[in-house]
Amino acid sequence: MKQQLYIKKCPECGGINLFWNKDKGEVICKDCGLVVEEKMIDFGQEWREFESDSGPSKRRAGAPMTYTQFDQGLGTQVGRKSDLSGMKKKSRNKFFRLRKWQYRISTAIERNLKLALAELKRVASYLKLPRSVEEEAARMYTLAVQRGLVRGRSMESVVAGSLYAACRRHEVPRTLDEMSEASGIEKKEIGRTYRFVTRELGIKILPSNPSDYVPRFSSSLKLSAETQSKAVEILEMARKAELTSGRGPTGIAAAALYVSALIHGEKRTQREVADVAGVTEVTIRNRYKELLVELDLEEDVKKVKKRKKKKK
DNA sequence: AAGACGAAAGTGGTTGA
DNA sequence: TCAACAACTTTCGTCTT
Repeated sequence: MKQQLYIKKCPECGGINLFWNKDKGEVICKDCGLVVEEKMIDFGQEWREFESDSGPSKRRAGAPMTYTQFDQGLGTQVGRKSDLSGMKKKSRNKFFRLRKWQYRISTAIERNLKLALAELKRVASYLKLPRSVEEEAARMYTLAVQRGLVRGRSMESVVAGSLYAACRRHEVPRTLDEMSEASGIEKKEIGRTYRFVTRELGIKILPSNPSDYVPRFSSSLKLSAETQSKAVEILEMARKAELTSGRGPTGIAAAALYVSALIHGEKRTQREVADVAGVTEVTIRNRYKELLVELDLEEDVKKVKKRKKKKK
């Protein structure tokens, strides 16, 4: 893929130091930490140039293949009547049977896919997910339909489950709560179908990394870039101290962000942090306490407190 | 008065017999 | 299938700023 150029300025601080994180599909302002754009935009050409010596004509080699179209943009049909001329009666019958067969299959599966992919797009854009994730989710859903995994489950829940899985795979995790809000499916149900679909399709998903949540939380709390990267550092240390395993990743991410904000004098209340992370204050407190004890951050926090007193 | 802290009881999900 | 279990939540009283 081509290197992207961003000519935009950061709407927050006017800086031009924008950084495109390709994997996460986020554009982050390095000056103020604002997530400028969460949707991945590809300005590159989606066609290839085959005859470069024959001038600048940019010919498209067919539509780009995509899973977000119900037939992947490559529809075929068993031929039309006009193809029949000159056929014998027998093969003619076969021909009609084929058509009928294809028609039945396609109406069942394709109608479902059309509907489902529309829903998928809706939810994906609501959550501002990068295009690549949408693609991945669509691919999963298509596979799920083909293997009849949707039977007995609502189409919407499988869509939500696929999206959730795709997010995790691309390291842009959304919480089950967010997914639930966007899709209108119960959290429980999404979790269930998510597990079911990934198991049946043999998709492996690593436990999500807390630091993947940091940029998003940080952005909605309007924290500086330093605070954000400090939070990631803290998380890294926490991981080494084996404080992260078995815990909810959002809770840890929230706590790290809380401490980091405290140290950088950008204090947010536990309530505020808890809200954007979708956990309670209590959880933040517990994680926060652990972080302080295990990582010798107490000194840092105390320093900040002292500084405050001096100012007074 | 608001925020931080901690204890205690309750909830939903996982695990292992 | 059930009970034990860990993580997290809810609730509430107390302390701190």
